[in-house]
Amino acid sequence: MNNLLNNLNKSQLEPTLQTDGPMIVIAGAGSGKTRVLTYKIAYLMSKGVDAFNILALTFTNKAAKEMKERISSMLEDNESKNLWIGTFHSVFAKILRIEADKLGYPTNFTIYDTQDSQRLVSSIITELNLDKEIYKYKQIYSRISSYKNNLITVKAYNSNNELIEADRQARRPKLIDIYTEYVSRCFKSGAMDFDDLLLKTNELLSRFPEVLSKYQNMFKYVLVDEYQDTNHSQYLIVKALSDKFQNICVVGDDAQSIYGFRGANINNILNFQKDYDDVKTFKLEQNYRSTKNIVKAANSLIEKNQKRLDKVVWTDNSEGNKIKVNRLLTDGDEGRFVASSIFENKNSKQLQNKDFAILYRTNAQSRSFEDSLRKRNIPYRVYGGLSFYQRKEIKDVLAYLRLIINENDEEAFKRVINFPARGIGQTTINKLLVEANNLNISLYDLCKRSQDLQLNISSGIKLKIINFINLIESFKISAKNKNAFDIANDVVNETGIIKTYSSLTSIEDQAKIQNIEEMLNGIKDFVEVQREVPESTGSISEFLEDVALATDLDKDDQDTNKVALMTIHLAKGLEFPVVYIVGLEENLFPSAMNLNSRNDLEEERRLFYVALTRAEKEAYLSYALSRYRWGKLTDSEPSRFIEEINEEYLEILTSVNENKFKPLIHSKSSNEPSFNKLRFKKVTPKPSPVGNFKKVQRSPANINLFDNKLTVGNIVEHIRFGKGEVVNIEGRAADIKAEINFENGGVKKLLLRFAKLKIIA
DNA sequence: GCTCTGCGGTTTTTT
DNA sequence: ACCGCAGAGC
Repeated sequence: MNNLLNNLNKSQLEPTLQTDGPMIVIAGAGSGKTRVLTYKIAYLMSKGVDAFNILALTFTNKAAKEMKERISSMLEDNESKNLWIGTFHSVFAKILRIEADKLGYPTNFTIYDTQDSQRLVSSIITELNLDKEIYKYKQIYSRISSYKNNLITVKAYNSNNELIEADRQARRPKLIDIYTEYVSRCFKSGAMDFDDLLLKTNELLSRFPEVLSKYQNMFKYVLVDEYQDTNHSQYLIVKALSDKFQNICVVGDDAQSIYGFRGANINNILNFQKDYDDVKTFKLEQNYRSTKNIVKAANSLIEKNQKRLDKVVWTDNSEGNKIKVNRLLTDGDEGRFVASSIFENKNSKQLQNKDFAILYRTNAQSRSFEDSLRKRNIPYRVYGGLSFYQRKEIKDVLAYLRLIINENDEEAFKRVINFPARGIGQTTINKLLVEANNLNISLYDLCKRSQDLQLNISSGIKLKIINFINLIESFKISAKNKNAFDIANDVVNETGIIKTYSSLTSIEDQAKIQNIEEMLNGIKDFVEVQREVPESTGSISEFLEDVALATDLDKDDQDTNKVALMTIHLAKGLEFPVVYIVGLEENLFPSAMNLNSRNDLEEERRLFYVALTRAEKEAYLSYALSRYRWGKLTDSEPSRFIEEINEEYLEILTSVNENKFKPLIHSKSSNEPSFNKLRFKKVTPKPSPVGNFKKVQRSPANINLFDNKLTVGNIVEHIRFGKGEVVNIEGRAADIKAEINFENGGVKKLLLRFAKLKIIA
């Protein structure tokens, strides 16, 4: 261990060795804060602290996993597997399962994702006959979420006249009715939403002193990463758990607080010193990640924020190149510029695909980069967006699994009662809903007893309902001695899901079958992996828990050498040699939603700071003068953030009239008019002359695919359909489709991602 | 009850 | 530009 500690610099070593008492580490970007946390935990363990007594809360599952692996490689024993490391949500979900009965929940409670929650809210608004224009389900859901994150329960709301009055003023007096019904329906369904995982933990710890005491004694050491992004609910949990021993170590960077929109409270970190007695404060200010130029540029930007802790980030790294700023005509040009720059950099600097990241403000921006990267045969991976587990066909299968585990799960029930179609329509479901509410039982219970009950439903439909219940019941019985994979396999086959999609011919339906198969493979892997884990059975419930709290970042890709495309939020904590920050335009970044208050704007600025500080060697900024938004070409102004960086760290690459998608790295910029002059020169964004943009490349015949260099005219062979000629290629990204005229099957459209085609000629 | 079509919201970020 | 949903017609 002592040898290992030599790997730390002086300011990293101090907080690492400070084991006891409350402490805060203010850590600048790239200053090695994860390193400190990791070494600190290893150090504690080497001093004899039991792994079971250490709780470390991270921001992502991936960070937790990596930390655990690093600790286990540092220590010789295998104790680290007993550490409590994970995200707030996953750690407390685990604890809540253990203590569920105390709160009246089943151990197998379901975790509702955002979609489940929003559907329930929407359904309640309809049931209560409220005006959908006034009560917009997404808005209502986000209000409920923010109440929960601030521990405003239904009861607390009702005794708070200010809140009641505020919602009355906002002409939404019935909000509390929705909230009340929502909470009660979740409870009846044996379901917790994301916010409940924190709220119910608070309830558990405050209502049951013996439980609080148990976990206080268990978690003698509490460490929290990314403390700047904790919300009130999380803050209270940390405070309660660490109250007895006061061995609390929080690490974070106020300059990187970017989750205000989901209730993160930057004051948690700003006020930490006031919350505990004798707080030891440490600062990590030396950046090991980026060049001097990038660090200084980022500093010059973040200085514009008023709300900051006193800290100066510096680096010993080389000076590095200036940050390149590029102006393009359209978003399409921006895509082409980035792709050609990556292509150029790969050649000239011996870099690999994985050394590059393209960071944007909104998920919708990924498209132009996907298009241009694909044209240049540069492999990439898009993170975030609609994740695999949110796709309809996947959620439907998961809903069956959820129902098998927890029959009261209302949202799961409603998803599959009539999928695949079995003649139980909305009218019937509405009747069931009303009746279930009257009798105060779950939909499933009601259906189970439907033969004995006086329901206004025809006997034919009653029979269909009973058949459905019997189907689920039979799954429940076989689930007792089958693993997650076998059950899931039974579900997709015996419910008729596969049959339903197979009988449909569209590309989309083909893709759905493939997705379901991909999920089955995923479950198989999961079962295999769990086999190695002690105390794990590879059951459906374990799988569902894994899925509910997994994010796109968590699943690893075997082929990792790809350019990364993601939002800046997702990029937090990551680093790349070359970073492209794109779409730097007013109303996009900063987002139009956040221009109205100083606070919001400061959060946008921190977001930009996070983006910049991801870069190790090179950073590129770009913006387009016009881009497609809402399907229409709209003009845009360069982002104020570009100007806020001290000019001496920037290199303005091009003016509008230059060639925009040839490599720009070597273009002379010294004679360019200064950026500020450019900014206010209003240039009419005329659509790019079509001829210049090599329309040729767009022609299907020339599209190259990553693996499959397939072009129109190729003769291919397909396992099922036999030989055929490619007559057209269309689509983008993962959805590239080929239209193929098969000798004995006619013309079919196939998704190349899945269709295993052999090129014969 | 099912299927098709047209309309409306979407694009701020996520556990 | 795209997706999901509501309403109309079958």
